[in-house]
Amino acid sequence: MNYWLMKSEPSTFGIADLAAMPGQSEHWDGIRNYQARNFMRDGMRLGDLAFFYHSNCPMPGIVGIVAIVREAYSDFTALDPESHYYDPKCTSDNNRWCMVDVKLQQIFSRTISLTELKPQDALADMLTLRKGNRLSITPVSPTEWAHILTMHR
DNA sequence: GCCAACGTTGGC
DNA sequence: GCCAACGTTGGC
Repeated sequence: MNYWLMKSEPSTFGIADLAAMPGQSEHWDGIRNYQARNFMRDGMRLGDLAFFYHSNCPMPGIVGIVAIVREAYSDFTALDPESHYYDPKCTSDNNRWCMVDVKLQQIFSRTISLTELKPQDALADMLTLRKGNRLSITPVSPTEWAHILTMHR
């Protein structure tokens, strides 16, 4: 069982949007970074849990938890010329991008903000908190996961 | 809106 | 294989 952190811009797709989906489940499309893709494709397994992180917004931070309910498969938005995530180098036979399906588990009663996360000694090694890190999917250690869970109560 | 940090592209 | 130019991310 692995833990992750997945970023999304609430103006594009926030946790409230996920809550509004049928079954509170949706595919996580648009990953166009190889490192993030590799984490998703090679690391994410059914039943893994991930923090839902709101980025590029007034209060960036962790807003809830999702579960991985389908492992990596072809990200069809890469093949759709109408899509914002269209990648002309991809074909249905050779699509380098993939996505997973996530399902909402919990919405926190408040945002655990980035400013709150940063000074935590227990999170000093957390990938997302490193300066300049822009990866939209990163692993979270069990220790970090447990520590963050204590923070929202 | 600014800009630092980083990834990708493409000429050579 | 190098690296300059460019594009994107995301905090502030």
